[in-house]
Amino acid sequence: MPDHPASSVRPAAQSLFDLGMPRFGGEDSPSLQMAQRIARVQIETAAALELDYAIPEKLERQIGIGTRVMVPLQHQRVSAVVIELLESTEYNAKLKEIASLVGSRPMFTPGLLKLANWIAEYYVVPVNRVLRTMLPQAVREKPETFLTDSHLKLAKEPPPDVFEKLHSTAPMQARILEKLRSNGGEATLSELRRELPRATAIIKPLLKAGWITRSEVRVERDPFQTEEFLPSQPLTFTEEQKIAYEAIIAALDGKVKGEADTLAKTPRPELRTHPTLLLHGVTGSGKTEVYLQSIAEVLKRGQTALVLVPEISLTPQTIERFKARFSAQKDAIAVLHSHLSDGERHDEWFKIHEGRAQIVIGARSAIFAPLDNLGLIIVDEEHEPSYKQEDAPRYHARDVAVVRGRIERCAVLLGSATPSLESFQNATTGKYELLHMTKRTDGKSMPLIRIVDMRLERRKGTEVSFTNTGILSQKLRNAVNDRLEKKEQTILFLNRRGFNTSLGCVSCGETVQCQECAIPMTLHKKDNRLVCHICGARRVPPTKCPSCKEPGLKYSGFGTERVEQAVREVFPQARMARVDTDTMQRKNQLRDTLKDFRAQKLDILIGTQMIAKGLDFPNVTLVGVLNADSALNLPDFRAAERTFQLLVQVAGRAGRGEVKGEVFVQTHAPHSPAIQFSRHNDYEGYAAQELEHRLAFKYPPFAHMVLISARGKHEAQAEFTLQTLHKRLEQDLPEGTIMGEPTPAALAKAHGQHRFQLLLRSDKIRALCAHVKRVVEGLTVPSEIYVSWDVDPMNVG
DNA sequence: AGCACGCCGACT
DNA sequence: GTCGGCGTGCTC
Repeated sequence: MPDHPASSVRPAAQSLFDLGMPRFGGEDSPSLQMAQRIARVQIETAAALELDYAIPEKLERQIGIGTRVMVPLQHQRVSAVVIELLESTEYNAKLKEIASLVGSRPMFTPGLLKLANWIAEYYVVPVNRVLRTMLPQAVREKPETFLTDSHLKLAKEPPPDVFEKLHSTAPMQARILEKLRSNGGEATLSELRRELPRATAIIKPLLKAGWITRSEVRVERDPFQTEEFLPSQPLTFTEEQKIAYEAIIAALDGKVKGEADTLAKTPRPELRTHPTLLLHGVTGSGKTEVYLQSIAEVLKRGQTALVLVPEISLTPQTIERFKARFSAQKDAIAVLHSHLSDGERHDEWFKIHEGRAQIVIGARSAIFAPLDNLGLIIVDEEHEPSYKQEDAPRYHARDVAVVRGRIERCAVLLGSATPSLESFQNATTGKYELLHMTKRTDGKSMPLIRIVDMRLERRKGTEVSFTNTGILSQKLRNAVNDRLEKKEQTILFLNRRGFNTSLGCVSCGETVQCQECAIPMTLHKKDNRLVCHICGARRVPPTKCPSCKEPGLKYSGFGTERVEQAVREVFPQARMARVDTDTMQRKNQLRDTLKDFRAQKLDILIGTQMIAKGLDFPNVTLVGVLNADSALNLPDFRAAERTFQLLVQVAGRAGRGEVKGEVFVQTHAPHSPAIQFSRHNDYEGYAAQELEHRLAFKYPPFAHMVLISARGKHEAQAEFTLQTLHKRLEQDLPEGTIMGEPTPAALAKAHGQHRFQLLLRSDKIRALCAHVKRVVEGLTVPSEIYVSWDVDPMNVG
């Protein structure tokens, strides 16, 4: 999707410039300075500054491109990254010297520096901001601070008489010696301290007497320390898997298998060296096995592999599959995601940096893993919106992956059951190579999908539990009942927490909104509070309308909490659990609940997004989607695409075992394309009709977007700021750009700030971004107003 | 005139 | 990010 990396970047240092130039303040002659090696650095602190520094002789050998250094800057000392080594500089005064190194080796590879420049230009952010993002905080701030332990060794066997004497005079010392002896002559200090808390003091005389020796060893903080991974063997491929695998292997060599003809037509011949592949594989078609065997081949060639997975999928099960396959090699896999502690992340990062890890699995930011010699980058579930970072630099990890692949000259594999239309379009036009896996590996057919028209259901208003009808249709109730009788399991999915989703006034029609945010508050019945799902504000439900002071407030809309009550009323005998952020507060609670469900200690699982992705329960034969429209009604041009993806994903949860699955989709819009195409699991059909819309309205993938936002406490000031920006953008607007008007954002107020936005579209994104950059750089914004811009935004609502 | 404050630009 | 220079405008 993104264009090419910036055909980079800064003007080359002019080598002849300072020949014979007088320097002021310089005792050093020009020729002496010429002989000195000079480093051009990028200052890491807020200012995006490139400056030249002299390399002191004692650091000469250790400084290269990508090294982090401390440099004097005015009266401060700040961190910087070496981006270039020079013989001479155009700077006219005496250069200051680099003060010291940060870390013992370059922390940025040349490829990562190129990538940083590309991101800075494409997403319109200062490059130092990007460099900051590329390193985990603990690596940036405290590099190479490892935990250590003392390794103790028996130096020589104490003769029996010495031993006897110790026993009577210093029994604790004797115990330590015995412990060491029984332990093969060695132990770590922390092991000893588990038995003898005062071991640190007790070993001192033993060291002094020379009975034992001590050496400091690094202790890695391993997030999987306690886990055991049983080695797994490669599975036999189906025909489809084999074809996909062979195409990937060809791509490792920079070749294209199969659809070579379409690729030959690409206007970008450099793509041929290492293609980007899009693997469209239905749920259960065995994408992971293809990944695993492709990675095995990459390792065999002495190269490394990088796997991106959405944060939510980075479950122990996912990681276990990789760890199990490559368990033969210690440290082969490094894992990077947000649930690690700072220390664990630091140590995993250094495992990569020191070249011990050949495979990295991680969420979005793992795309910056400092792997050398990359052979393959995999982006699983490439359509997932969580690959987009929502604060600066607002990069899309999938797009960054494609660019990194180009920079590192390695193959990139994007995988999904429901590819983003951007990637699909790139595949159909031949920019990417398209691979298909249409069948499940278990040979099972896709679950039956039944659409329930809730408009009819509401009209019927069946006698049984009338109030629950709008939540659980008669058809779905019958299906659940059937599963309870057969001892099979059910998942009920609903993308909303809470009991009722709004409280409205019968007289004036207003809903009770959060004071700080422009959204209705949700009732959480457990503690009888209205809760704002944006800012978390809580209040006691009012009895009179806050707007017109009339009584007669009425709740409407339902969330998971309400569904749980409905299910308990209708199926009092069923064992059930609700999974959402409200019920899963305790650590490991999610894991334990899913474990119980898998062990069939529960019949029904009610939940939000948390249960929609990647989980595999063989005994689940029924999935109910209670409100398929909730995502469909969002004011975003991708609303339908999201709904389609969600329905296909959720449907994939049903019938993974022996019995064929069944899915009920409750909707008020049964004829909408997203629902109809998902019913037949018809991705191509859906994509074709959606692409037609996108083309007609010039939306992605037929144009790029830039979304500019202004927010602030004062509504008029925020709006005015954006209007000013709008006027400035109008001047010299690049040709072919479509610019909208400043409008209130879909979420018009959040956290007490009013929000306005302005949408720009163009098929020439580079020109548009350059224009945006020029305008925002020349703009002074009131300090209470925050202006931001988002290239290729994912949320345009 | 003297001083406080805020903005702008430089930093090697 | 931080500092210093400079212009503005307020106060004495």
